[in-house]
Amino acid sequence: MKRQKQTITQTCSTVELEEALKVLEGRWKILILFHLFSAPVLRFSELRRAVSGISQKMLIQQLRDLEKDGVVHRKVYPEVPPKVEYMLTKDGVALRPALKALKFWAESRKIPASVKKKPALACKRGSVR
Amino acid sequence: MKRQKQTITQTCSTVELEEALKVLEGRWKILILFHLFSAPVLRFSELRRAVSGISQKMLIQQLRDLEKDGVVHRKVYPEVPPKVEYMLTKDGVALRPALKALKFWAESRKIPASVKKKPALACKRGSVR
DNA sequence: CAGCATCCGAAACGATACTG
DNA sequence: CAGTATCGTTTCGGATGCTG
Repeated sequence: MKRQKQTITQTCSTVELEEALKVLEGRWKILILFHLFSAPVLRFSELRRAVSGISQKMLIQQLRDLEKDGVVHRKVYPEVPPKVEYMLTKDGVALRPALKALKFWAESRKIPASVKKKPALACKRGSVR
Repeated sequence: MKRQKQTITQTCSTVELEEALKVLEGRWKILILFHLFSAPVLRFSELRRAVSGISQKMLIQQLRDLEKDGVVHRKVYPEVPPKVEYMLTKDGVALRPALKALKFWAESRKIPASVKKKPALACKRGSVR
């Protein structure tokens, strides 16, 4: 997630945008954020289950990135066994409108013109409310 | 941008979201879209100049991806020298709210608590109106 | 002008094993 | 439970050269 080598020729505009976009970059980042929107806090293991398909390594890595970028807060409970909770920071919460719009778009393009009558029951959708 | 190998264990929800997110994935995709929002159509060379720092190869590649995913339309004029114009499809235009929200977030987090009085003049910002 | 082909280094990513 | 460390693979992305 570090891209600070070439690409020096940047115009004034869009640079800040690029910076921000880098925060969300990565296969799992946005997905993780979505789940963090669906609950006030989530433990590591809960996230692991929520973001199905992610490897443990990736989950940690992306969480650390998000933490470093001030989007997610990590709270460690000094217990045995360990307990770590993740939650959105203020900056992270500020992403809600964007993620909501993204989710809306995602859902809208899943219906390929033929409008279904029942939206496929038995499918807990949610996140970002 | 093809990720269809493992990760079979997907829950019903969030799959469609993942699909949609894949469309936007890639270092330049969103940036390209931003520029396509700022003008009705853009020629290849115009995009190349607009998205500063991108290599020709990447621009083509990402444009093809976006085209394949039905977000961008490619119009070829059978002339010599060649002329190709790119524009958003209906599906692409539908991304406007999401990108707007994203841009808003990007800008909001650039001001680190200390509110400036003049927003740095001589800096043409724009895209997504 | 718009683009394709190829080569190559750098990352992102995944699986596995080990730890306090 | 929540990590760290390591290794191997896959993908990404840039540079260069060529084409209609």
